[in-house]
Amino acid sequence: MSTPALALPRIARVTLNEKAYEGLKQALLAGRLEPGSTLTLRQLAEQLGTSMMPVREAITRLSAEQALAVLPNRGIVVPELSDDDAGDIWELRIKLEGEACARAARHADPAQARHIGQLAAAVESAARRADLHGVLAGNSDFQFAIYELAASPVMLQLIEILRMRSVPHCTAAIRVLLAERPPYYARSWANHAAIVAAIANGEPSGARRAKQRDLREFRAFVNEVRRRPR
Amino acid sequence: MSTPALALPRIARVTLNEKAYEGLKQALLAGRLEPGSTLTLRQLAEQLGTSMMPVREAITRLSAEQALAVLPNRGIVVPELSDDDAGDIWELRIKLEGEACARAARHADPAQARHIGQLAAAVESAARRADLHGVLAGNSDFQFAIYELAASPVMLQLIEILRMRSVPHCTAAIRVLLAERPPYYARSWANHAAIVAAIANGEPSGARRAKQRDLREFRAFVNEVRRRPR
DNA sequence: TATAGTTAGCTGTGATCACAGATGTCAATC
DNA sequence: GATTGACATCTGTGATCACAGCTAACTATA
Repeated sequence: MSTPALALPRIARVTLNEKAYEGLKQALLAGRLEPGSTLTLRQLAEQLGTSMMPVREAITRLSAEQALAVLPNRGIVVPELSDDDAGDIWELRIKLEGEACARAARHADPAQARHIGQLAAAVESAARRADLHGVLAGNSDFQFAIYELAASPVMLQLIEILRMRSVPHCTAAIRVLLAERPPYYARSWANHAAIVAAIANGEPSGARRAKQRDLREFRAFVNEVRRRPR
Repeated sequence: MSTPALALPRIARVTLNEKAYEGLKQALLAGRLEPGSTLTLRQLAEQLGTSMMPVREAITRLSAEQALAVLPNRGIVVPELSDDDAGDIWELRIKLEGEACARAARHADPAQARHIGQLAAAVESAARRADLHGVLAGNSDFQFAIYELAASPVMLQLIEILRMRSVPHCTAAIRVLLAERPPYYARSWANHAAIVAAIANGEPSGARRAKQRDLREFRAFVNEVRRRPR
């Protein structure tokens, strides 16, 4: 034992395919990709300044998670959800994200709760500016900040998988939300406030209820928009 | 409209990397790989009779799902679970697999219920022969037959992800189970029977309770074995 | 004999190339 | 003028190669 335990920071070995994966995942979670959008490996490789190799591994992963679909010899597409799959995913989101909010309420300290509140306020302010991109990104930040507090990496992973499929399914509805400000527009902020309050007060079941109410109402709104004739 | 809608069966395009992935996934779910086992890309490629290419994409996917871990320049290993991660995964398994059993009880018809019962009997008979491999494979068949009945592809996907990490963590305990036949040995078959009965009688909440009891008791047994000095 | 330094042999990662399959354009045909 | 067929082009897939990093065995040193 000659070395005095320098405790050097572990060198993170980040491969290019991980970077590519992370970039595409964030794009999906933030709603920057809409169902039907098409991509190609060569395109993405050029954008990232790499060869096709890392990109295709990222795409393989995402298509395994069904966040993207590979059309043989025809490119990559952000998939549309069937009604069955959409319903299935909503049910699981309600279950898991509700649970995550409950755990967050159990673990959050006052500083963390305050931070969550600020993120919620940021979403609302982006909405007032009708800034679609800002709302989507802010929402993602707000929600995942809560799920981080749940201190369950495995649950976080599952929620990410569900949301990568769910978020693109919802962006069209959010666009309508910002343009038309229908009844759900106000309810949404009320639900966010209830979640923030329950977390601040350490009320797990209240947080779960508020989150689940928010998701159910949002689902209803998304379905309503989707049923409209184009 | 000249073609009379032949409704030709869709040609399933199965790529080599999918086959490699599927093979490794089944090996993990059936408990044929134990924590600490090491693999290499070139080894696997030779076994499969392909180049490294399809194998590495399969490994990339599995390491993304944390079912395998890639040690840079040192091969691939079936990871050990930390206590935190193991606890995390158990909680989610209890939640999701319980829910899946409830849904199976809601949907199963008598023929399907009978089939589930046969699979449970097969596990028990393999156990009487102390056939580790048979128990592991049979158990996997039994459980996934139930989860198929839940008719929720998304839930099935999440359960697979959790089990790929959880099963290797448990094989050592199952080996002890077959060798020593401790108290849990009998309880286990009673729990299986309760699950089968609840599904046959269409009792969702009974099926959930029985499954969750089984998982909790199994977790306790696994932890007990792990705490033993080697 | 014990230890430090070197080297040879592995590993996964990334780049490049060859190829089969799908698509859409465009000309030849009825 | 509508329909069919061929062809050029673009796609993901798989193979092969080059490379840097880590190990472990080996050798030279004290």
